[in-house]
Amino acid sequence: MNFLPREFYSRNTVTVAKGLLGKRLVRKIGNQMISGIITETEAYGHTDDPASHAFRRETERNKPMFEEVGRAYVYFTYGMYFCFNVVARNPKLKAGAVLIRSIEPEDGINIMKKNRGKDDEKNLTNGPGKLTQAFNITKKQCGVDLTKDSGLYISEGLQTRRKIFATPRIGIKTGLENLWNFKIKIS
DNA sequence: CTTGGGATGGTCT
DNA sequence: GACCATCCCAAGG
Repeated sequence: MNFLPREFYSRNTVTVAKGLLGKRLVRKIGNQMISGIITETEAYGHTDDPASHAFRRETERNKPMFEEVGRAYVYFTYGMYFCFNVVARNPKLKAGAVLIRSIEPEDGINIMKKNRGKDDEKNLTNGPGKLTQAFNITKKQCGVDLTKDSGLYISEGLQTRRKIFATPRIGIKTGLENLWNFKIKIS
C-alpha cells in the first residue's frame, strides 16, 4: 500500500502539488480496482490567491479546504462535472488544496472506459472532469481520508524523479502571475 | 490541427 | 442573475 502519511500534506500547498506528481491514486469499489499515476496538479491557496475558492471566506462549498489535510475536497462545476482536490497546507495557514488535473491510467482501464462511456484511451483521465468520471469520484467522496484505504487513497508511485514543468493555472482569470500548474512527462 | 458554441446546475452576489 | 478550477463535437484550415 505505502500510503502517503498525513505529514506529507502538512507542508506548503505548492510543495505538495509538486510532490504529488508521480504518486499513485487508487480507487477501490467492491473487488474492482482503478489506479493511475498523477501527472498534472495545481495549487490553490487562501487570501493570498484570488483564484482560490477560499479567497473570500469560508463557505459551505469550500469548507473542506479549511479542514484536515490529507482529505479529499470534491466540488461540482459547470453543471456537469466534479473536480478532485487534496487538502494540503502549511500548519500556519488556514486553507489550501491541490487540484488533480491529469492522471496516467494503470489498472482498471476497462472500468474507466465504462465509467466514462467512451473508448478513447487517450482521453480517459487527461482532465479534472474526465478523471473523476473514470475513477467514479463524486460529492460522496468529499472529505474522504486519503491516507488510508477508504476506497480512495494516494500511495507511493514512481521511483525515479522527473523534470517538473510549471505554468499558470488553467481556466482562471486571476492569479495568473503564479506558476502553480505543475506537470511531468511520463513514458 | 484550431476555434467556437452548447450542455447544465450549484454557488455566490 | 452571473459565474464558473470543464468537456465534447462540429466546422473550418
